[in-house]
Amino acid sequence: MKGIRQLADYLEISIGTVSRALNGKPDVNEETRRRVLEAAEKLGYVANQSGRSLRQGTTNVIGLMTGSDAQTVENSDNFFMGVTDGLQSVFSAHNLDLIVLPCPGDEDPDEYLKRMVARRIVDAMIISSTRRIDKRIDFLKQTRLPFVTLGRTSSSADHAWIDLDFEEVAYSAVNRLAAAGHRTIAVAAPDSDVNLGYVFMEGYRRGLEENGIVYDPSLVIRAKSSEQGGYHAASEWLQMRPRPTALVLIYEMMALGLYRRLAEVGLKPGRDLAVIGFRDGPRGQFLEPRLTSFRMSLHDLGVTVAQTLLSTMPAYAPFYPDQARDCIWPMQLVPGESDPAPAVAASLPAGRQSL
Amino acid sequence: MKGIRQLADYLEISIGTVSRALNGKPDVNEETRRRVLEAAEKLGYVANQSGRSLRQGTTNVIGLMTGSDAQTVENSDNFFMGVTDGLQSVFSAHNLDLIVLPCPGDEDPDEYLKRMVARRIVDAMIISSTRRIDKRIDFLKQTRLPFVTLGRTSSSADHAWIDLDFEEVAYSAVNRLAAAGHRTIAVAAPDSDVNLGYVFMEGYRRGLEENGIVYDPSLVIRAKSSEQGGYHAASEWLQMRPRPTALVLIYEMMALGLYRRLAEVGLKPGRDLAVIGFRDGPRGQFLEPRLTSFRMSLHDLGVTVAQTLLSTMPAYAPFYPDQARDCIWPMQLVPGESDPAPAVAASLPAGRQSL
DNA sequence: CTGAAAGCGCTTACAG
DNA sequence: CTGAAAGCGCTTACAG
Repeated sequence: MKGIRQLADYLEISIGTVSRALNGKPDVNEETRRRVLEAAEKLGYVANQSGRSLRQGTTNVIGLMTGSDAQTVENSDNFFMGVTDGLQSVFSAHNLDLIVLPCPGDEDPDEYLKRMVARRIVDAMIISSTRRIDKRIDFLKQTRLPFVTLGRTSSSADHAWIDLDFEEVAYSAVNRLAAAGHRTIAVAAPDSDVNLGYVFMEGYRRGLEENGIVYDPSLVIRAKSSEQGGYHAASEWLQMRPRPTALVLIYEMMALGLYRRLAEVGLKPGRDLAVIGFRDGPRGQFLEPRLTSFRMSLHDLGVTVAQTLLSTMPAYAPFYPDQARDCIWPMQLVPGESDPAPAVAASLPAGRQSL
Repeated sequence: MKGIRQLADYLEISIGTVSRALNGKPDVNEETRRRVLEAAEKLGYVANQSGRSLRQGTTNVIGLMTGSDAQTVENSDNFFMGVTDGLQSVFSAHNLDLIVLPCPGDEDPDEYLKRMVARRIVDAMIISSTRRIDKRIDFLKQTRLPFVTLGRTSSSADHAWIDLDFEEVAYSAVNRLAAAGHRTIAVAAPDSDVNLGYVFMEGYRRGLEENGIVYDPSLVIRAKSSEQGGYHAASEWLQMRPRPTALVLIYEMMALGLYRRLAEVGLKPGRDLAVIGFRDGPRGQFLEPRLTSFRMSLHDLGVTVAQTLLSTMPAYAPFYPDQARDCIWPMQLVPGESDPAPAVAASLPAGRQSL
């Protein structure tokens, strides 16, 4: 089966009618439509997307651009794969296909995005790993390609976005630790300029403030959002005097490295240090002690991202009349075993830092 | 900037010349070419892919289809993200773009593939998570779309493929454990019909055989390739009488659940049970005890997959004249702390199974 | 309800 | 070396 021409010849009708029948246009005889659909199915005909796109000016494809930095590649921890399913459940209802556009590690994300947009292979874009000031935003606005960002920016007032509630997570983590009696609460935050780092720190500071704890910059550990970063953060913590009794992590996988580092010096998370991670997931759940973290549905997040995006596209907006243009995605605390009261930690001797 | 027409008008030359200049065709005045490239850069012109594709019959896009099953989504553990970079480093040299096609969880992979292929959005496909008998292979051969599989099938004789050396990994894991004195060696294998499960089991049995150990089907634990599956496998192991002193895992993330389950009953991997995982990665490295596993470069794997694929495409084959059509990807043992001799494990009392 | 025809944005023989 | 023209596979006003 080559194209619509062959199908039309086979049916002995014109290609126009075939096209109308296939695309569910009105004013097609029901019997004709049935024959066309049947023949298309039988001969395995599916419209060539290039032909459609060229004529219609739309590709019916939505792009999800994922980060290129080693950080994202190594540690996105299937975050995107989980979101993907939610996205597709919405898109497929409109016959839109989702493709993932992975920016190569050695290519500038701004350039990559430009190239993808210019080639017109997608009708709209979802971009993630937003930085505080993200050039991609201005570029997308200028090209008038519909888009939504997974993550805020400093200029979020004028575009559609969804972001996890980093602020609230940090805030309630600190709050919970303070309520349990912790007074020296460290935080492991990103060493890059991703926007979420700033938001997270705001929540951390608000938490401290509300509990009458003075913010101490020396308790902010800058680390990679990875297992290695967690290992590093633990090493930093071991050097601190006095050692904070609690530590809030921006990324749950850091816990793995942290747990290991503590074990190496005979210390145990949940006993010698209270730890709260970020996203609840299989990794944290099976740690011993189980990591206290925050739950969310990746699928539902994907659904909302998709709906938000579609609501900005004229052709689909009518389906989502009440969709908000932005959304802070809530997360629910899931108590684990890693953040008890500071009793034990505080009573530890300080003399083991040489380990 | 709309299209080639505008660019040509701006330069006051014909669109044919613009196209030839842009595409590096010979027989273009160098001065003209320079002017065209300069103007394109200045005005941000990039050819509309639909126009090109329709005319040329190629899209310059390679698709990587990733699995849809919950297993793959939750646990691919960034395997694909790592491979992606290697793929792109090869493709970009030919101006090919890689897109990831994530099959939705609720769609049949065979149907999804058919749809993507029929729409002609890619020139070639990389498919993964191959099953023993995989309908996608026959389909792709029939459509004559170039493809390579990441994973073997039972019909691998007649298509290009690359696969990790599951056989050798299982074999050398068993060999190493036997050399350390283990005689009852259990294995955690997939409960699905992915092809790698069969290959892995072959290596396991060969390892036993060469060490004069009789294969005992009751030591084969069927489990999901996930943290949860590892937790489950550990529970199964706890029930066994006598308990095997060693366990080989098909997937390294299972170790997390396994470690947790053992900890819950006061047992410790590397002391009460020797464990060897699969792929060496940040997850396993930071476990305590560090997981003995096998190292490989995801990037290099991606490079080889890309080269193998291109060597099957007439337009690119000349660049890769000596490329093999298939390849078993080697992995190197990285000793960890999780698989000591059986001394301690064997001497344990058998009476704790009620835990 | 259907057919004939235009045209989306390109690339590429073909003439000159 | 360049231009004019055909045509890739579709969809969609327009006629009838």
